[in-house]
Amino acid sequence: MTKKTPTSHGPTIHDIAKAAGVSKSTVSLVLTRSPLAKPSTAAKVLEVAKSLGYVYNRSAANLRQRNSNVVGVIVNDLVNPFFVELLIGAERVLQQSGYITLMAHTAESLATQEKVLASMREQNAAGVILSPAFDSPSDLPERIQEWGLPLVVAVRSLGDNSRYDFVGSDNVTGMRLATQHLIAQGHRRIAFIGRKAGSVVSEERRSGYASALAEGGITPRPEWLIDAPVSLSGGQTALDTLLALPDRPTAVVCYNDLVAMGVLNELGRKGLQAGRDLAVVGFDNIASAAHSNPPLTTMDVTPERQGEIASRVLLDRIGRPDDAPRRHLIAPQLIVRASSVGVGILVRTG
Amino acid sequence: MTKKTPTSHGPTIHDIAKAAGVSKSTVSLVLTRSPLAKPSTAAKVLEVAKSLGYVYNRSAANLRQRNSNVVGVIVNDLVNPFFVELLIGAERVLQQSGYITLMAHTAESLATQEKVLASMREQNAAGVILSPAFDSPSDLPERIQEWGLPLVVAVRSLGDNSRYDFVGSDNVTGMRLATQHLIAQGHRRIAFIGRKAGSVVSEERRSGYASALAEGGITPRPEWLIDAPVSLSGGQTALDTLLALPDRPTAVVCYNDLVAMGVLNELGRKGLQAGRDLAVVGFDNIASAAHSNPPLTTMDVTPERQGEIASRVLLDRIGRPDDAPRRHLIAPQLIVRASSVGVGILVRTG
DNA sequence: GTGAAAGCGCTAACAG
DNA sequence: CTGTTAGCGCTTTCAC
Repeated sequence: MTKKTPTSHGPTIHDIAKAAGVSKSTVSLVLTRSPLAKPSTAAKVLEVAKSLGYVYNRSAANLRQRNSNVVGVIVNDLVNPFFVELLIGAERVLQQSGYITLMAHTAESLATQEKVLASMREQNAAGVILSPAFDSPSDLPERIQEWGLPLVVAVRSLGDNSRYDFVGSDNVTGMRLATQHLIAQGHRRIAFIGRKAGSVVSEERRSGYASALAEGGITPRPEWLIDAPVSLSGGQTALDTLLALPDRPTAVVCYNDLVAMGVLNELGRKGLQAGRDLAVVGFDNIASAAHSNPPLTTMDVTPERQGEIASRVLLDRIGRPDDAPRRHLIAPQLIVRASSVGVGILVRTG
Repeated sequence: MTKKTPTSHGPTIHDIAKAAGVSKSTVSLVLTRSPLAKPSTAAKVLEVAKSLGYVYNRSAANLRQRNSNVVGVIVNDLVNPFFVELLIGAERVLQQSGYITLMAHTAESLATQEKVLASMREQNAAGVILSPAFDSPSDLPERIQEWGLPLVVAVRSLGDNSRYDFVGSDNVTGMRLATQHLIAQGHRRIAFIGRKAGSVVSEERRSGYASALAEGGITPRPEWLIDAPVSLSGGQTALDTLLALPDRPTAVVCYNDLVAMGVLNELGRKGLQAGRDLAVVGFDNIASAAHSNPPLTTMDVTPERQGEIASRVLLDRIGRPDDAPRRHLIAPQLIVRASSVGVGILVRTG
């Protein structure tokens, strides 16, 4: 294995200074691209640095400057492509801005969430984007802010949401539009599959569903609310419940695309067809929603863009810590695909 | 916004030492859980630290110790769940071992790959797990090793693969088994959908396919090799090509599950049924393969476990830099689901 | 523009 | 077991 002898520690600015015949400070100025350095010396220093195989030591710089160029991105569920897309968007912007991403996955565990937050604090992260785990305490954002750690909360809001930066979807409106779409197609018996309790997002989406029914003059029946884990298999089993209902619903809105795709798959397995036998609508517009069978009607909330926005908001917050908190709600757009309209009436395959 | 005055920098071990009536070094020993500290003093120091709201400064420690507790995980394609699962596995193990994950996504761009590698080097990462972007130079592993940066290459091997640690799948054997499964089902016209050129992994999988055909006494026809991007939509369009073939194949092995699921979806859209009209086999066994419609027969290569193994190998490498390089090839397991067997003959829904 | 000197917060010898 | 001392590699006044 070719490898430098581990005892030889690379050159430092001190070595460069000697070799280039200038002082340490000058080298530092050049390296940080300060305008205080004369172009000619800068060129020389850079050349010497390169020839010596110099590697900038960011830990030392960070220690001295009392800051760092890493930002934490903490997500609660990487199994859901929504969060992966958000992560991709966030990471891209951060990378372009010269930051590097400390990624952590809590898998909805509060304990790991605490651990990774503490870790990012010790690491002296420049800031954190947090998509909180289920049942996160409502004072979590304030606690993090008290640490002096710039914070953007994403996806799920927590407690008094006027006191921290937030980026998420307008879930109420989104689910109202989704439900209205089904009503407009003539459906009167519309079920909702999602988590019954717990998450704010669930509450919001269910309330959007409820208000659309009300506006459409439809009296909701309690059995239309089908409780299920928000996953592929959750959607699959929920469909059985739905199909067994007396006065079977003709349409269903799902908490998210994952659930909806579970429903789609299970329909297929039963020889039924989404669109014809049951209208199905999802939420999120994850990439694979356009490629399901049939393609899934859903509410587009541009997950990747949410990640980008979260990063931008965080960078602003880092730059101006005392600005008023901002709230960035994505307005969901209805994307009609075949899963919610009669076969052959396919409106858009996006 | 509640927030500490930004000018007040938290307490240091010096403050703790004063408050606890001991020396800085003692505090340091306690904080690093050294056995050299007397339990009674340790308890006291810890208590003082807590009451002062002390936060350990890892950058300072890292600088002094010339090491760090971050390890880089660089993946080339987060859109493919395979890599997400690998990332999840890697991150979990690293987190448990007290490391924190610097995540980077290259999206197959060599330029960003270079940038993030340089960044991790400046960051003084303890090590790196790299799933290389397409067309990475074959001397990349050596270059990284020359930096003195512990490295594990994952998924795609590069150049002389006996000179660095590698974790990946036995693609040749895997694809041979997949193809043999189809032959055993009585198929004689079996297509392969995948990338024609470029990646090592493609080559390996195609060669496994070819040798299974040979062993089965089947003369391969060139038109059975269908070139396609390895994505859902790649699979979708490839199916059209396949169906248009004279003497249409009765079965197809796909480069990976993503491609296979594209095929499945497109079949459904055409009113055809996987298993009955065309036997379909994937590769990877991503989580959603069990939930597709119909469930997908595939070769399980335990992506999450590959991530875990990669982390373990890296931790070993960090601990013993001069051990001989290790090569960890996962033996793919055939998982038979409905997509490859006549309807009703479903063997296992796993 | 450039140099000298003083730390950032921590750890690692080495004495005691 | 605990204290003293000397840096890790960099940035940043402040003189010149």
